[in-house]
Amino acid sequence: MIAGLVESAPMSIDADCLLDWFDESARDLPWRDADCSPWGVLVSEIMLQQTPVARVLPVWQEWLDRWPRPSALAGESQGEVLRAWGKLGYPRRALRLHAAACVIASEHHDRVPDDVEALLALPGIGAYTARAVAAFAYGKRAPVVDTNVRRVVARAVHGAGDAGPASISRDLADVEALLPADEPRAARFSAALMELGALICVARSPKCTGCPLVSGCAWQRAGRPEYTGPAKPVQKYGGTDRHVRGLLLDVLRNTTEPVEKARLDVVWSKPGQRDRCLDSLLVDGLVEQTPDGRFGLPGEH
DNA sequence: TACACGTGGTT
DNA sequence: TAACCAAGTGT
Repeated sequence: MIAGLVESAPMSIDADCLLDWFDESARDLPWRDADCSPWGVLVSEIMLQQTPVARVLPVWQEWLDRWPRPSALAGESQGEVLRAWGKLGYPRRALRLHAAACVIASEHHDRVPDDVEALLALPGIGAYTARAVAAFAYGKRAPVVDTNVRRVVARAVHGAGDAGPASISRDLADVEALLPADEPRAARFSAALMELGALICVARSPKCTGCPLVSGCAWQRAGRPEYTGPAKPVQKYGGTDRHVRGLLLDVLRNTTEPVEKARLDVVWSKPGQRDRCLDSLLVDGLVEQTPDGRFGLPGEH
């Protein structure tokens, strides 16, 4: 009997416990409704990238009312899409979603693809989102690995305090091994794993007393050790280019007509940084310059 | 692999 | 209050 081996052996996840918990504790989110379209699921997944549910909710509703199908969004101007994106953050997501809608409308008969390969080929859709759409919109069996899932698996299966740096291939294989064989059950299992990470197995102060997996949790078994991996990089914001780009874009979202550069210059006092940011926004296609030299959101003039 | 990319609520 | 955190993607 070698204690070290016993402790380090990865544990599994009790799917029955997890799914029972999900049945009674899952949040009632509109993109989980049985009658929500795959397009609705896709829009939610893009909006939810690095963005809290509470902030997504009203914008998602507005988008689905306004653009119920990919072709509807595809027919809209980029500027109007960026305006409707509002302050969700990372506005390049809005541009990519618009581009994805154009591809879906023109090459997929206005229907969101149901296989991971085709989804991955769409702009703004990566390893996580492709599998999330396949699983949640079409009930497919695919490893859906987001930050919540990585944290839950790190703790419950590997007994670590938290997940280390992401590694797509390793993480996918890791979660694939935990998935139930049955397809619809696997899809529901994926949603449940994410929900557990979002509600119970949270980053700070996990609520272990209410966790359906405590009795089989490797992290509990190991005595809840602290996270020992490499420190996560701290996200600065104040004074960064990201901050300045946000300020510039905010001016343009709130005007209908293109503005003189002077209107943009007032948002930031450092000319060098200000110009560099405006330039990068032009390169990213988030801002467009009119023939007469003014600046506005793209695709409207 | 590491870093840039918005925004705002929570601790 | 500063730091942390939130359903990632593209380069």
